[in-house]
Formats: sequence, C-alpha cells, structure tokens
Amino acid sequence: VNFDASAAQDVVWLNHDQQQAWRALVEAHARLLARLDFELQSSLGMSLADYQVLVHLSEADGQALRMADLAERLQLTPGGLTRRLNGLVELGLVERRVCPEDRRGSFAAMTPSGLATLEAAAPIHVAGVRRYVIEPLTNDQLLTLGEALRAIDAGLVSPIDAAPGPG
Amino acid sequence: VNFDASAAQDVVWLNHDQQQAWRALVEAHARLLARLDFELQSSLGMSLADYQVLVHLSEADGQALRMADLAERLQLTPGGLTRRLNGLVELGLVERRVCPEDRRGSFAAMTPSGLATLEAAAPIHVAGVRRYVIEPLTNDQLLTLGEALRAIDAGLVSPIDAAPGPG
DNA sequence: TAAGATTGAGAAGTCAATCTTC
DNA sequence: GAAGATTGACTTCTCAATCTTA
Repeated sequence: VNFDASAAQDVVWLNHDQQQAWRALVEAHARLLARLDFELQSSLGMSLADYQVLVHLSEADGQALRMADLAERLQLTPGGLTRRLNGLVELGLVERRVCPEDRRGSFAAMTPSGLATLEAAAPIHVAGVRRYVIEPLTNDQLLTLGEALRAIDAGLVSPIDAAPGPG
Repeated sequence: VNFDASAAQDVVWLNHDQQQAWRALVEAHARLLARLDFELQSSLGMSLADYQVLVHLSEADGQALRMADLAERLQLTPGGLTRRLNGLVELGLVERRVCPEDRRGSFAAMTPSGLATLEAAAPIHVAGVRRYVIEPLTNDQLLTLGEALRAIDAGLVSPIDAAPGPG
C-alpha cells in the first residue's frame, strides 16, 4: 500500500490521473443518469427513480420488501421512501401491506400492473445501459470498472459518525 | 424475476459482470458523494455543491465565469445556477459582475473570502478523495477507471433530443 | 424505551414564463 | 425575434417530530 504517514497533516494533492479519474466519475455519472432518466421518461412517462423501486421489488421473495429494507437498497431515508412510494401507489404499480409479524412495519409489494410496467420499461432501460455503458468499453475496461467501483464502495460501508480526524 | 423474451424482441439482457459494473457505478457514486458532502459539511459547514462552484471559479481566468459557462461545467440548468449562486453571494464567497461586452450576461466572480474558504476546504475534500477513491485502488485500476468513465462520458455528449429509435 | 413508518417544514433542483439586452 | 439570466410554481428529497406498536 502506498501510504504517506504524514497524510493527516500534510495535504497531498491529486496528480493528473487521479484528478481525471475523480472528475470523470462525477461528470460521467451525472450525464449518464440524466440520459437514462430522460429515455424512460420520454418513452413511458416513467422516472428512473420509480423504475429502480420496481427492479428491487421484482428481485425480492414474493416481490415485496419491508420499507426499511427497500430504503436501504435504494439509499433513501425512510421519509424519502414513503414519499416515493406514495407516487407508485397512486399509479397502482405498488401496494402497501401490513406486516403480520410486526404490525409497526409495512411491506411494499409490486402489483400485477407494476410487473407489467416493469416488463415494458426494462428493455428500454437495458438498451440504454448497453448503449452508454457496455458498448463504449472493452470487456477488460468493464471488468476493471466494476472491480474498482466495488472497492470504493467497500471503503464506504462504515457508518457516517464523524469526519475522520487526525488520529 | 426472469422476463419472457417475447416481451421484448431484440432486448439483449445484461450478463453478470455487466450488471455488477452498472450497479456498482450507481451505488458507489451515491455513497461516495454523500460521504464527501458530509465531511465538508461537518468540518466547515459547507456543501459539496458550493465547493464545486468555488473550484470551477478558481480555475478560470480572473477567477470569474459567465453564468451560462459555469452552469454547463456544473451540469446545472440556468435557473439552478442562479439559485445556487444566491447562497454563495449571501455568504460573501462569490459576487456578480455585469459583463461589459454583453450587458445581458453576468459574471460569477470569486471574492477574496471565497478564495480563503476554498483554500480551507480543499485539504479536507482532497483528503476524502484520496481516502475513498485513490487509496482503495491500485494504480492500474485508477487509470482504467478514468479511461472507462471518459469513454462513457464521450458517448453522452450528443444532445438530448429524443430517445434513440430502432435504427 | 425503542423501532418502523409517516408527516410538516424546509432545501435545492427543474421547467416554463418573463424581463432585459442583443 | 432570440439569447442570458432570473423568477414562480412545482417536484423530490432530507431532517426532526410524531404516532403506533414491540
């Protein structure tokens, strides 16, 4: 590991490659998600955010998840998920169910209409991912991209309690 | 859930590696930016969004940029930039200047206080980028990550006019 | 008392309309 | 009329407070 022991005190700047990689992450991500959202929106009137809810539900047992569980997968706060689900419930794509074993909790469950909508949206979304993420990359680049991003993610799983101090 | 191929004639699904890379991009990015924002917020009371404004201004000639130019670099709409700048102006970190050559336009210019704030924030931000992006990766991974993301970005520069048709 | 979900208040962005200047 | 910037109305999220059940 390339560890500068004085890093806590001395600012070590970013070299060119580091700067480029970091900025590319921010910029490419923003443009990519905007494009994928636009394509779903303009073809089916559906947001990428709502699509993601249906994707996660479709992968769950019984196509239903506890609110807290779904919120974690979507990286949303509880309040945020409640409000996002309201829209999906009004559209009839998802329904709430009481949890029989813990009546504080509730399930978000995909409806048949939600499944049909997901099946209509998935080809459009996947085509976008292929077009903008898969096709521009070599197979090697794709593999390393995934590896690198999972390594970054792994370094972030610790809870946010405080900024790392010099100790 | 497995979708019937008849639901989408020419849809080529994503294989495991493709799926992993795409999801890692979304999830790692979200966690990373949340963390970097949190660290700036908790140490200096500054948002990552405001920090980005100062960074772009600091790199410009005269440490000032036209609003439209700055909006494009930040991937913001004109209205969004106007509102973000309001906050920075109230804090005294940025000021508006009339453009002498085209009085429709205006400049966003960094103030001395803005520069001082940027210089205080930069070490914190850079330390976060190093900690969460640079250090978890090998040098080779970092280089390929940057290459791959720039390739993705390059495929997205075309204007958003319509969803790509079957052609 | 605490945990799961929702609600009120507010932050920060978008879109469309507007005002000013070209 | 068109371009640069701002504003009004709205969307979608967060945080903190609340309500319900464990």
